[in-house]
Amino acid sequence: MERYDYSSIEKKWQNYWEEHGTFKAETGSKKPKFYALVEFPYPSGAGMHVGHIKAYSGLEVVSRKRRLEGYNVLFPIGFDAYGLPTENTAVKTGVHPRLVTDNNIAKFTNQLKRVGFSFDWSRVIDTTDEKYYRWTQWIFLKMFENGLVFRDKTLVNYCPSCKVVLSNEDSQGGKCDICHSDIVQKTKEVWYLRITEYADKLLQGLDEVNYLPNIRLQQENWIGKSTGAFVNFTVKENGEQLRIYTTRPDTLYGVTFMVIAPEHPIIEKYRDSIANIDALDAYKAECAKKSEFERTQLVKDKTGVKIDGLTAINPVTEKEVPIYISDYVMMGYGTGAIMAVPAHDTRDYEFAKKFGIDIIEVIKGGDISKEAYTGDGEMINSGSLNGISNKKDAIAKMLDVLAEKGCGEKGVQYKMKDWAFNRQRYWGEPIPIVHCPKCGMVAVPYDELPLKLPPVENFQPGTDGESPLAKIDEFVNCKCPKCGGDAKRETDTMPQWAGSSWYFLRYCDPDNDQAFASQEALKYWMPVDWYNGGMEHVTRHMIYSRFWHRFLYDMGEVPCDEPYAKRTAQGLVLGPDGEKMSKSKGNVVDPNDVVDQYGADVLRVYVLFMGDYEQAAPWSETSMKGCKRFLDRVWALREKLIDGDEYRPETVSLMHKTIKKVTEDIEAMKFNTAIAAMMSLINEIYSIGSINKAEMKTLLILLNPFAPHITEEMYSSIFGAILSEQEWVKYDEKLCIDSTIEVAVQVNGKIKAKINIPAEAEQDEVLGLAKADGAVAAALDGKNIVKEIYVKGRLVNIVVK
RNA sequence: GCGGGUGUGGCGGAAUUGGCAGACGCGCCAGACUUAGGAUCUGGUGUCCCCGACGUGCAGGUUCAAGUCCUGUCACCCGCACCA
Repeated sequence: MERYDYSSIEKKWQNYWEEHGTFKAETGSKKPKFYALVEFPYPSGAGMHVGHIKAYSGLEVVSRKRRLEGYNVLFPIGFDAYGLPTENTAVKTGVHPRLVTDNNIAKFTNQLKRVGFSFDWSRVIDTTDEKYYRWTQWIFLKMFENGLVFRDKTLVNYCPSCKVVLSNEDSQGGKCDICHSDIVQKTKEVWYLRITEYADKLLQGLDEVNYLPNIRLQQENWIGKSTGAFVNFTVKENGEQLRIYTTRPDTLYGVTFMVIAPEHPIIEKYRDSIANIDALDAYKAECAKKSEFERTQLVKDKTGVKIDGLTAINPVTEKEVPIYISDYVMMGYGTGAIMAVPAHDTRDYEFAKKFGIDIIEVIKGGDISKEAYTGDGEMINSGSLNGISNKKDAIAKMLDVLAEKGCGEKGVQYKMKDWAFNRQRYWGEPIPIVHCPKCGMVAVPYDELPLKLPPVENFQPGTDGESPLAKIDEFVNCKCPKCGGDAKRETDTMPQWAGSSWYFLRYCDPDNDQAFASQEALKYWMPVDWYNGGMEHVTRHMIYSRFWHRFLYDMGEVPCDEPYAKRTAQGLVLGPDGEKMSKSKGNVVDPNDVVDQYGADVLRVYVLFMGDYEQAAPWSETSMKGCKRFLDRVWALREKLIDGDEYRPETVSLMHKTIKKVTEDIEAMKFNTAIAAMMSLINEIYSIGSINKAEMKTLLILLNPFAPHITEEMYSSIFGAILSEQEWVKYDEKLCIDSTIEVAVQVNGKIKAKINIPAEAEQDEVLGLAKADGAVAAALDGKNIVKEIYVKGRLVNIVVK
């Protein structure tokens, strides 16, 4: 019998599917719809690695199964092509980013097609296509119109190597997300999107969707809602109200000092009345010099300076407390000022110890001579709060006190900050705003979109944080759309996250030039039924895109508030050395090499069989050979094929059990055990020595989503029909049960024997059979039976003394 | 520091949620077929002092029964990080 010639057979079926539009989604079809979404790739020069293949294979299998189950499936793919790596390559090689991108997309497309993914290739999108980014700009202008876009001169995260301002999300840990250089803080006027306005909606929306628990938790933590109180402290010398935020208003009686951020404006306002202003300036300068690393990693030692000339008055005790500046208080969270309660806050405690400040205990339960006590307990030294025994009641009481005195109220804070929405680089969507000396910031009219990225010769960034676009006079100089006078265009471009914030909407109607997508298409397809991607996108792309989508919902532009009904995440594919795959480590596996050597079906089966889908697992070529053996054994079954329209008695329960297992495991993303079940089935069929047509048909359909090429080939040659047009197989729960089953017999919890019993046997009968077994009888000999347990279909345990 | 996760053979990993630990695959061992095998097939493979006992990071506990539940503890991984 001929060997399985995967390279020609795979090509044959890929051509067939493409010619016949087998995977085309049909908007408006009467069939139930299923929208499966995978994160579209950033087409880098390195090409895809096998991690991409694993990421797409999960929903690929689900999508193919859904089609066989009669669904109209939308399983699209595209390219998120704006971004710095491409531009950096262009700068280095002198090749224009447009060409770099086109080459990379071609490379990725080739790789994806060779694996045989059932994407609807008629809906491919490219975020750098002007037909696409026209609508990215359109949504931006809608936000601008609705007050969600603003400019602000603030301290920003700046990457000196990439020469761009980064969002908080892109500069986690003080490192640039793109080049991993140290971030510096810089004052700059930049664009922001008011995502904080949606903080509560983004949080509440999590109740409506089905995300994996850890994904939900990460988003909740990222939004970081905290409830507490704002309290105003009066500055004795000038009557200024110094406003603080605290989550522990119950400890107000324990306040012995205050701390404000070094950049707090009150210092500038009263610089003339501060005696030690030189010392404060010196401290401030020192803090500005510190890198993010020093500020966050070397937190052991508290530093600070007491302000000589400003004293605060505690609004509830009327006592005077000193004010310090210290860099452990940040301007970016709360009000940039805190009330310090050393007895019950670890940081305040350290600070107080170092500076010799009083520590007043207001909650019983700890030993404040040793450390701060942050637990719950009875209130003491706290006026009208004394005797209250828990935090919740104490906070409620204190809020009443504050309200009565009119010096504070309940408040809410979020860790999430507004989204720094700009790049000073070439390869991004131009921000469609004109700066007019008379009218200020004016939106480019909608009918002038897209505002095209002009062709340039030199896309090197400027040295002063200016975009390369600033050097192009024809682009910059323009007329104000409002007054017609001379004006200048904004030269910043959007960050790389812009295009991906709404791409799932475009897939619904990718060629529309009247709207980002028609209402009809959006109503039909949205929301995404199942979205799978990497954990690394849970706090950035996911939050950003939920924000854009919720905004569009509020504008009446999309039919549902949450874009993704369900979200899962796959684990990484590690290199053979167990390390994360990276070019520098030289442990990257190219899917094309695997397809060349083993075929696409082997690659597909292996990435899903290598381990728990959600867990990271190292690549192993020898392990993959097991998957090749499996498919070779499936191919070789053609030699063992016999006639038969029904499962044979010796296979019937195995067939039904396998269908059940594979059907359920695919839905639970337990692809490894689904494949294992099919391997077991094959092993059993080999030991029987033959397979009939009914069994073959079922096997091929079950295996098809995983290994579509080999199964299509076998199906068409055996049954003369196209597998992709068949129906998913069904199982009967009643037939999953064998007529006789094996149960273990334990005596005092130790296995003594295994006996075969009729599946329907009742306890008495089973116990009788168990005791009749020689080994069991021997173990029972001369003992008193204390208890007898039969777990139906599993085991018998006889307890003796 | 806080939050989350993981810990099972030589390796990747299973275990119907309290019921036969190690499914399936890799690797390894033996045999068959071969001029040959890094191909294929068959059988074996947790450990040990192998008629028995011990085994799911470690120490206790609950239970007829614990990888699974409870208490304590260690190690590693991921995320956030002076968030007031």
